[in-house]
Amino acid sequence: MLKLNKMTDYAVVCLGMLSRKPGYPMSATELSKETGITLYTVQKLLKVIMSKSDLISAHRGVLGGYILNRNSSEISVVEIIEALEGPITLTSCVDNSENLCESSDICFLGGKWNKVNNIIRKTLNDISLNDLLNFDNPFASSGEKEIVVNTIN
Amino acid sequence: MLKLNKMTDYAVVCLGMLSRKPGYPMSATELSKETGITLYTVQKLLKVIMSKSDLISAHRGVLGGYILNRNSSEISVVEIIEALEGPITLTSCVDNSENLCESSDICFLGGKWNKVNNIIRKTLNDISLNDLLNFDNPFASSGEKEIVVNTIN
DNA sequence: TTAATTAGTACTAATTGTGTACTATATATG
DNA sequence: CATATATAGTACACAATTAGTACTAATTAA
Repeated sequence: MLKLNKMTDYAVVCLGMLSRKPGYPMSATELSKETGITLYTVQKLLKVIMSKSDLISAHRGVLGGYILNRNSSEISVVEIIEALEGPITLTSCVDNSENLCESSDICFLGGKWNKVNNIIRKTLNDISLNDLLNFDNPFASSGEKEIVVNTIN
Repeated sequence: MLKLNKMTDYAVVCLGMLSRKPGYPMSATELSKETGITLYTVQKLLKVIMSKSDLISAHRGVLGGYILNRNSSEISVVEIIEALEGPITLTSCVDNSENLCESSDICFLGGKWNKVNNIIRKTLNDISLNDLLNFDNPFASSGEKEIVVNTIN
């Protein structure tokens, strides 16, 4: 199914919450209370984000927590998705896929999913966390935000 | 994971094969031999496509088989995907999703995944089966094929 | 020293995906 | 009309992935 993990969805919510207090750490406990996501889940996803990306910084101990490293408008949705789910590979016939297409000798598609994959990735890359937080707010970004649509050829 | 089912991949291969003989039925057995996909799998996916879309017609009995109802350039990748996987819903917070977002009362995203979902769907909708079959062939479609890129706002 | 906090790891249950199998029904052809 | 060839419908077992929970270790501000 063309579907994101719940974890990814939760991550966007948590990172969005972090973006409200730039520079100030929020603990997993705080994030859990603010978002309604269970503490275990928040802890887990923040640990994953820490180990798979440079989106956040962690500070241990009392008054510790996590800080968003960049402005939400500088963070692409793809970065969040790939931190939690690994590289986007629509099918196993895609370049960065680990399991190579086992029937490449007979299949006449010849890696054409690759192009589709790139288009999807590019499309998502053009969407920032900030976009996601402010989609309906016309005053959010400076003027009309336009996502460049990517061509097949 | 943002990934298509193998079935969907197989379906594209089979439908692509059917598009080579417009108007002439190909049986599941033939398709299996031509594509290398196991017979059981071919049978299954064609049955699913039959019941979930109007992409193909079936003819029973000797000399029977399946026929592609439309030209490959008139078939969108989305139709194939949704025939095999159901509607595209990136997260459970998306309109056509069956399981409503259970934390909509606390989540501040307020259905913003919807927009992303629409953009992805639109992008895929602009790609035809024919595009997928001929991505690298400049003589395939009439002139340069351009996919209109979809804006966020 | 203590309480708060992240890091690392591990496990179970639920969900989804994949492949296979069987029986019923339809049909062209000799 | 008998037969071989096809699709239709359904069901199931196994594998892979996801989701949720839990525990222990290491770090740090006060």
